[in-house]
Amino acid sequence: MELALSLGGDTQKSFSFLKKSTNNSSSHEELLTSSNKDLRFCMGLGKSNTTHELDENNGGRKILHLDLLPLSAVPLNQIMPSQIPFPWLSQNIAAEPGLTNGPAGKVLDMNRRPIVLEEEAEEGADLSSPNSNSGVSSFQMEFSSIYRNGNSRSLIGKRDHSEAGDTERGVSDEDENNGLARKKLRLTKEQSAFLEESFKEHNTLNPKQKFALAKQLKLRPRQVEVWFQNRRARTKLKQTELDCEYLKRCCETLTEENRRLQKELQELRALKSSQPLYMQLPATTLTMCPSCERVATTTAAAVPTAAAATSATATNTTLSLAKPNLFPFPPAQVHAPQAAS
DNA sequence: TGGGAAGCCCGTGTTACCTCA
DNA sequence: ACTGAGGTAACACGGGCTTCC
Repeated sequence: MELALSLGGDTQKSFSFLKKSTNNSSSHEELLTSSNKDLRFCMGLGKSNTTHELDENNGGRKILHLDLLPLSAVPLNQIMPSQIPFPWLSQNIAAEPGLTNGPAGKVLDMNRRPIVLEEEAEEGADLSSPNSNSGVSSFQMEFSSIYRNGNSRSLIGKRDHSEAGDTERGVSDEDENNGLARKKLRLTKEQSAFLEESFKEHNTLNPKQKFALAKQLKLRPRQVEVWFQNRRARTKLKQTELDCEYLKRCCETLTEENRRLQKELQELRALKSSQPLYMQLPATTLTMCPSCERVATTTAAAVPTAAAATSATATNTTLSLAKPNLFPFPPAQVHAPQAAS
């Protein structure tokens, strides 16, 4: 099992050996850094003398320890390059944990999960009531429920699916929340900004990153997960739109080029039929760059007959239209083709 | 060692809620 | 006050991958 340190102080040095996670499914033993360069929040798994014990004896699994380096302990201007203040980071904990003020002035409790609390109540766990301002974050609640079970991996998953409201896998929040319809919770600007920052650094999350972000933003891990899923979908949609626009422009360019070449071909044929054989020009390769509209002319070997000249021209037309490298590159990268040697 | 089961995550499509003009 | 459009959080479902037995 991978061991690591969770250190305060010089986190840059302490975690410099860490690498961004690339494998989500096997990342339980990886360490989280929200950024490779500026470690804003660090969570480690390893043998330390703090924290939560996930598992001791299930299937030979080793003990997992989580070390959380609270963001509130780090100066805000070191947390966000943009130095956006995040009130909940340091204030909410002391003031009103779990409560975030939405842009519309609503006070939204993004963090309360009746399912967890009900579970805790059922099992007599010593946790806060849903309405108290005890400072018990959902993160803690999540793990508190996880730690009770031996298999951390499966439990995390079950928790997620339960939160997803998947009727095949679990019971939704709403089902457990007095049957109320799902309430759409608007993320605050600060939360969205922070998620955006995280998304810029890595557009997928491993479980630790998800939990860490959730704790930072005082959201449920499921909310973070959903946000990233939706964000990826939005990115892809936007990229698709851009690609569509580009292909549209390519199509228009090619259509125009085709039109011009057809016209050119007609003119050459007319020229050929109207001129005596000895005046006919040698076959000429004309190629036009669709971006700069420049025509490159290359004179091929002299063609003795009109038929050969027509053939050569037609062939060239075909070649020009077929430009295989036109689509893969943006128009700015399309260069005038090399003249045939 | 191969195969099935279970769990997890992701992509995609959809729904429902919210905001705003 | 009402309404339709747009944005988006949340959900549903299926598939791929990994791990375990």
